[in-house]
Amino acid sequence: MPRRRQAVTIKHVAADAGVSLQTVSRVINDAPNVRPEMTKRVKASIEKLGYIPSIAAQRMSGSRSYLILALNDRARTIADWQARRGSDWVDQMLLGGMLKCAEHGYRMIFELVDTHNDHIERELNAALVALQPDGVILTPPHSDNPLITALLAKHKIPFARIGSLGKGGGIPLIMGDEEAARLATRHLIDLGHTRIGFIAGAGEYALSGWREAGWRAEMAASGLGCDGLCEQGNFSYASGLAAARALLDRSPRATAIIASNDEMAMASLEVAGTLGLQVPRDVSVISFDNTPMVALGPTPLTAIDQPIAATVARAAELLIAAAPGDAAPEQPEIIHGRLIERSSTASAPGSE
Amino acid sequence: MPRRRQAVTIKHVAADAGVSLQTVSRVINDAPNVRPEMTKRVKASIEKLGYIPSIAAQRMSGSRSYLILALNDRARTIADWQARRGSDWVDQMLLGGMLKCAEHGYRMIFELVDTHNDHIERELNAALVALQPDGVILTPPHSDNPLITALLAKHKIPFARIGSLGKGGGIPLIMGDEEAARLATRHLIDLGHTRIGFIAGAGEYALSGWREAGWRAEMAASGLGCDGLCEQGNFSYASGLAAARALLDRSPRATAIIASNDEMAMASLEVAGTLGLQVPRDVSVISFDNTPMVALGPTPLTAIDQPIAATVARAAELLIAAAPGDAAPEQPEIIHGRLIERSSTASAPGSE
DNA sequence: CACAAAATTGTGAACGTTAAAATTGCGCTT
DNA sequence: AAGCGCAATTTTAACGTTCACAATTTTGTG
Repeated sequence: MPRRRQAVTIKHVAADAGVSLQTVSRVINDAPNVRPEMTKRVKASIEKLGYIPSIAAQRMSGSRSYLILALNDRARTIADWQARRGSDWVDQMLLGGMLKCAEHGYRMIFELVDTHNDHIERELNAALVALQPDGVILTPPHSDNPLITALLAKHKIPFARIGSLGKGGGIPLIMGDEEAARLATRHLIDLGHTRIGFIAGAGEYALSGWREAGWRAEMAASGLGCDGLCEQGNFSYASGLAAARALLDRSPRATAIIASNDEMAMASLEVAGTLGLQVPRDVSVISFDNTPMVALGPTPLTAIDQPIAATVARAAELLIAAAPGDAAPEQPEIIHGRLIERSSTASAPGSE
Repeated sequence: MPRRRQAVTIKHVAADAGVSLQTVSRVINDAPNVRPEMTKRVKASIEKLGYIPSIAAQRMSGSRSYLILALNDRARTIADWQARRGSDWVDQMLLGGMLKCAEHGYRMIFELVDTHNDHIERELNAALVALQPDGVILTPPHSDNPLITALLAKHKIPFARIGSLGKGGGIPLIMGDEEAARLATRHLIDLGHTRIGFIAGAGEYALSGWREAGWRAEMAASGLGCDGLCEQGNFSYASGLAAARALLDRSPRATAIIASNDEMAMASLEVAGTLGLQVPRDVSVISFDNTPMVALGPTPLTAIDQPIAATVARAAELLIAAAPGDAAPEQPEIIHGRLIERSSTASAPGSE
């Protein structure tokens, strides 16, 4: 196999501009102590020749690889896909991260890593050594995996942990679940609702607790009780059916439901239909996550956006700015979700 | 910024095994002329030290970068995402491509490229020079973009063109749309349907034509007529409503509908509902693409799968095997989609 | 104006790997 | 037993960039 050469290298630029390689390198890297005139001349040559540095060579020689590695759980991605769950988690990660990386001349590499087998350490280690990324973005459930964080710490590679609180090193970022739940609750209270039901998510996910806590806090802040208004679900459609039925069959029944994810919200819609209740005239529904499914169908759902793209973008930004030795922040940075109003919420029946 | 060193290099392995660097390199690359005993010894050292080659160094020195670049249209990805269209195109590409690449020790890098501005050539060129991928996977609408194919040819990088016929260089792969349409039509005919309506897709997409041709061919093969059974749509929900209404308002009305994509199929479901027709008792519906939305809701749709994952996987496989100078195949390889039966199809009313 | 300090530019080595060329060792023929 | 051919292995030279440091030029100061 013949050796493959690069068409235009730093050498050509240096020759064209009549300077040394190092000076060109300085210009490329915005290093200090280069006269403006020289900078201009070199940049002109770069432009003229269409020079683009080889990231392989940059990595070989220097300290940076200009790569950010984003990890996602393979098992979950495959499960979502096969179950046709309609999550746009991956799309959002890609868009948010890539555009931000591109802004800074970096590239984001997306990798699916298995959580559920012993190969995890081996696999990730292979990726780290082979690619030598300048930063790694972790998403749940990897964010809290001590094997992974320890490995990254060992390699001294800065990393961001999305959806996870402080401890564990790296830069923590969370998507303000509690606050978002308060936002949803507040919205319903402002519409005159007082019996606002809540369908909780599976207990093994930290965000289930955060969302429920937000609902309770806002209810309490308005002097409203939560008794008999909280049903346990597990994020599945079936669990949503049971929970919604419990909330709507009761007397007096809830006039609004906040579901901890979109599937359970869709299930609530179906239950309302079978009970002869109209949404939003008789019952309002708000869901969490705002995956694509919620906007389809005859009653598009009002939902709390999960700002994945924004969070990944912010993570990339922080990693690009971070130096390998930097100390991790104590407090997680909160990325705020928005309430997106569609057709499933209206004033409480009887109010106004 | 300090120079970052690799923990275990080929040097350490060579020392440990008591051979030269080059011999280790040969073992890594499965090169010929290495004694089995030597291979075994070197492999043991690699295992023992946990050595993993740096792809940056491999690219620097050798001819391969072990990277496959997959391009997707940024505009479309963003549009799909913002419109919450629920396409899992990206997930499928990632899964199909990455797993296959991983099998061969390659890595897939996913890149979003803009079609709609002048930067396209510049952007892609930057990616090609910076990353030096061993192969590129193009998806529509890039597959037929002469700017892109010319650039790839100039760089002598093998590429695969998905969803596109022969001309244009590179390896063409298509997802048997015509054949899939015949499959769907045949399925309905086997269920006793004779008045099978078809909702065509937007004319500017080649696959719209292929799908319609498949329906017409299979109808003709069974001696069934198509008159008054084909309505023009444009892939939007609204166009689906109009087309379905035309097919179902007519007398005698169609007893089955094949829609050229999922959105128009969902619209057909809604039209059936408003006309008081039950699916599948009174009308059967089959859709194309099998995006996540079709499995949700009270009537999960029977659909033709678009085998994106399989196609991308196959493309990756072919590119990894291809040498930079290889001639492009004349005929596109066809990846077959499957018919996935759900609840929207049943025997024709009155039959059996 | 001489001299130190600072700013700017250049030089050589190194990064980790593979291609290409050179060397060694072995079996086989004559 | 000398010589040939081939397989196996080693040696040398890149690949394109940045780092560390040396050399040079400019600026500032008494």
